[in-house]
Amino acid sequence: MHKSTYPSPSITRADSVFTSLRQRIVEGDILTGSKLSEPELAKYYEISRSTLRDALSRLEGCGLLERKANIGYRVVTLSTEQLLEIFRVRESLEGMACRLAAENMTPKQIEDLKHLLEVHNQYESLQQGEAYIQKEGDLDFHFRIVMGSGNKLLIRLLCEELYYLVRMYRYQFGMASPRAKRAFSEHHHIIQAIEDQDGELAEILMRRHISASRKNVEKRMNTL
Amino acid sequence: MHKSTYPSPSITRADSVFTSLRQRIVEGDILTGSKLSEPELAKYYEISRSTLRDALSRLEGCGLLERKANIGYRVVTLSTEQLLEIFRVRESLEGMACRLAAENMTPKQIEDLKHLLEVHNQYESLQQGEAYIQKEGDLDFHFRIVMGSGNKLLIRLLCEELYYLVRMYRYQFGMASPRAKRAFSEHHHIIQAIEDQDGELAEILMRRHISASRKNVEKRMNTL
DNA sequence: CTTGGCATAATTGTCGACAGTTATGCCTTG
DNA sequence: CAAGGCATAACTGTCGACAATTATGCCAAG
Repeated sequence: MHKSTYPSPSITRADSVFTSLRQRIVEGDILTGSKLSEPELAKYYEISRSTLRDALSRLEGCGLLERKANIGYRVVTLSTEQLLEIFRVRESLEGMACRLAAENMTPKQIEDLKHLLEVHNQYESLQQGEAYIQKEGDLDFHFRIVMGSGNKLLIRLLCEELYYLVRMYRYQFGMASPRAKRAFSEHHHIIQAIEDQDGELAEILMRRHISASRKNVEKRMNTL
Repeated sequence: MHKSTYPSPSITRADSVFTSLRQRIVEGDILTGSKLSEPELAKYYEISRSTLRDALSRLEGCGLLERKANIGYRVVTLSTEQLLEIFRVRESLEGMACRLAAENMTPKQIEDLKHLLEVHNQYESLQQGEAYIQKEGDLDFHFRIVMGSGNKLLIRLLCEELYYLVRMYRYQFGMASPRAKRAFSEHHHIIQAIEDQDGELAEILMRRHISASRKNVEKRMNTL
């Protein structure tokens, strides 16, 4: 191991396992609601239970695991009710993030965001399929706006916690969106408001954008 | 505080230490920004480092501690910028919570809330001093509205994470509020909107209520 | 006197083992 | 055959020790 002159990544075993487990949970490789066996996982990763527990406790902090004393860790169970709860929280938090982004984003950040949307637009017009790109792209769009808010607390809550839950739902619930084209249009309007530094409008548009997704889910839920 | 006599508390050593440390950090007994020595703390509580680290990792999940690999845990540093960030997040989250509370709170919950406000009002009119009661009372008011929203994610984010940070700031920054009387009036208006099941108005009033506090802090900050 | 490096000390990361609690499954009993 | 209890097994909580990394302080060189 050589020393990096810069800050030093200082990666630890628990870090790697944390990242690996997070991905496996998000992508459904580890089943929703299933109980995690510490001895089994520790053996799988060839680490001790102490190190594993370090990783698990961090995953609990992200809201991906639940823990009961003397029982153990479980992957959170995905329910439609909880999905709707997430939409409510996203509506309020991302609305605020969008308002702050309109006030704080640099011209370069805005330009990058517009470019991102064009790339997505090309994918969209070229082939309607591959909703995967659209879905990840959508979250990428939201991700950048949150980063543009400059509010570290917002960034932590959304980018380091909620978005992993959102991705988990998208992976496991499918969520083929019939709103793709409309969502694109909404994204463009949002960027315009940000470019105009109209924080109030930017917040309203973002809230409508997320609220529309929620209502879409509610509708499909009622027809089943 | 009621105890659920049901399943079995199943309290663990790490739980107790977690709760104790949380209180000590919030109340400033453990200084802001200070580094926590694991051997020292483990000795203080007469537990092993493993158990202590379990508690510490949970405190990190609450946003009260920060951790760097191979360096250790620190108590988060309180800055005016971070306080303003918290206000922004509270404004959006509690606004949404208030909207949902207006739609979901039961008549009994609303009656209890009104009674709580009357009790606070009596304290206020009897003796202007003891802002402590006012401050804790204020948070109690907000706490109940969040609980009344019925959104478990909102409850977790606000009641189990952000509110401890808020209490930490209030303990250590003092924050004698010249807004006491006005805040009371605003609380009454909010309850009225909730009672009328006017979610839209309830959200607007709560956002204004928190926004006013933020601006008050910004003003005092600029005059220093 | 200041600065840089090196040896030492202290702290965090990781490990394996034991203790206490919970789950499993057989056996008894009605 | 069903239900309950008891012994066993498995798992989580806790502990102390070792390894790897970081901080400390002395010493030498300029």
